[in-house]
Amino acid sequence: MRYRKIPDETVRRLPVYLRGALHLSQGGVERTSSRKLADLIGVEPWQIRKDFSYFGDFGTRGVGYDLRSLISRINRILRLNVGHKAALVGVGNLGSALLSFPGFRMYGLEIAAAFDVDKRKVGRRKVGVLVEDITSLRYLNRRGIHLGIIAVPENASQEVAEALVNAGVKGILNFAPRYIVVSRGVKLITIDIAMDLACLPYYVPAGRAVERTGFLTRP
Amino acid sequence: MRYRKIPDETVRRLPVYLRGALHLSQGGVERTSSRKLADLIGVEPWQIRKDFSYFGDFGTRGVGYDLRSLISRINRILRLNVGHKAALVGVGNLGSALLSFPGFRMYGLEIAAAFDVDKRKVGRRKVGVLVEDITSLRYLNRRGIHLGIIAVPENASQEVAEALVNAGVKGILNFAPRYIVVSRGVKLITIDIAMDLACLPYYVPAGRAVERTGFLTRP
DNA sequence: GTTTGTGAATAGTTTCACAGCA
DNA sequence: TGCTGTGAAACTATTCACAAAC
Repeated sequence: MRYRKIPDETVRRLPVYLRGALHLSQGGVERTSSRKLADLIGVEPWQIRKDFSYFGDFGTRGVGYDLRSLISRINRILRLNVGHKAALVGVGNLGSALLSFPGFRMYGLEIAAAFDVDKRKVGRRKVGVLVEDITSLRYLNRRGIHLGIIAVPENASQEVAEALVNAGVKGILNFAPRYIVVSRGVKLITIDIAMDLACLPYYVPAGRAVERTGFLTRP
Repeated sequence: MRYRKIPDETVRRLPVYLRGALHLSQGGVERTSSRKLADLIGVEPWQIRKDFSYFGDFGTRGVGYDLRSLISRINRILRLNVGHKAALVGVGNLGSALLSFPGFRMYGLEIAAAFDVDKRKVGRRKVGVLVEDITSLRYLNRRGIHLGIIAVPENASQEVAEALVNAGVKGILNFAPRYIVVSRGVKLITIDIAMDLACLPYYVPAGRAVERTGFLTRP
């Protein structure tokens, strides 16, 4: 089933598969099956097989998946086989947390530049990265930077997005809780932390009723 | 179209509609239409009307939506009409950023307790919240806390999730990049920051070739 | 005229069941 | 036998088009 439109949901799951595969591989395992990988990451085996099938044959029937080739394959699909540099805009609380966030490295991602409007921050280093003045946010692609991360207050986010696009950025991860318009050809993904937390009460049984099986130790 | 299963995607969008409505309302506007709200938040008008239709009649034909009643309606659906307190576990870089994150308040959400294993942090205040020892994470529901936020390293995340559930938490927002098992009746939402960033290069045209609309043909 | 609310049509995603290969 | 790869079926979500209400 090659050469069909790849579902977005499939693309979203690939990094999860990759992390699972890396985890197994670092534990010394050389081969896995859709069942084992699925149990590890919390999906169903046929989901994994179906997702892989959009890109061709990944494994060997009766045997499973060779982890080295699986990892290399997913890395290539996601274009993570070459490292990527990102520019962070906004070195406040969230931005600083992102600078020291350990999770990017496994995907070959690195925050290689940081920008802020606050003159007191500019010129200093944060987690080894020099904080530059936001007005010098230009020509990022000449510096090999194609990704941007927006961690500024929402009222500045559209402006920052435009500056990033003008500087040559082609993909943006946005943490500002606001609708942002970018030109076609630029991919924007928004993470809205408060929105996700705001969904939780909907799913939570009301009041003090209904406790259920599980880890609960009743007082 | 009342009384049908509400799509998860609809629930996910409600906080976005709520934010848009609050934004307009705070700007002094009293009434809006699906078109205006849609333009503000970046969706299509029929999406909004369809989503609302799962919960009954929200507006007046030919007129639009009264913002006060719209806000109150969505707040009630999401159970945000009463405030919710959350317990934060892990007061590292990310946890500290969440403590000073301004976006929760508009949804009536508040981080009311914070826990960490690090003895040097315990007893101190961060953004007005006392950091408690993680071993005292108990009986949160007696303190009126029903939500938990996990901001600890991934290897501790499952353990922390179980502690939160044992303490009576019914909804968890998890930032640890790992599959976590919780008992039925507990809602878990995971935000995987690195995973989202890792998706971006896939959508970014490769190398220095081909700008413009062209999403490349698959290799 | 305007704008909502919604069945019906379309599109997208997940799940199944099993053929095909080691 | 064991496990993958994949059409087909089932399910879920989005988009359309228009009647109904103001």
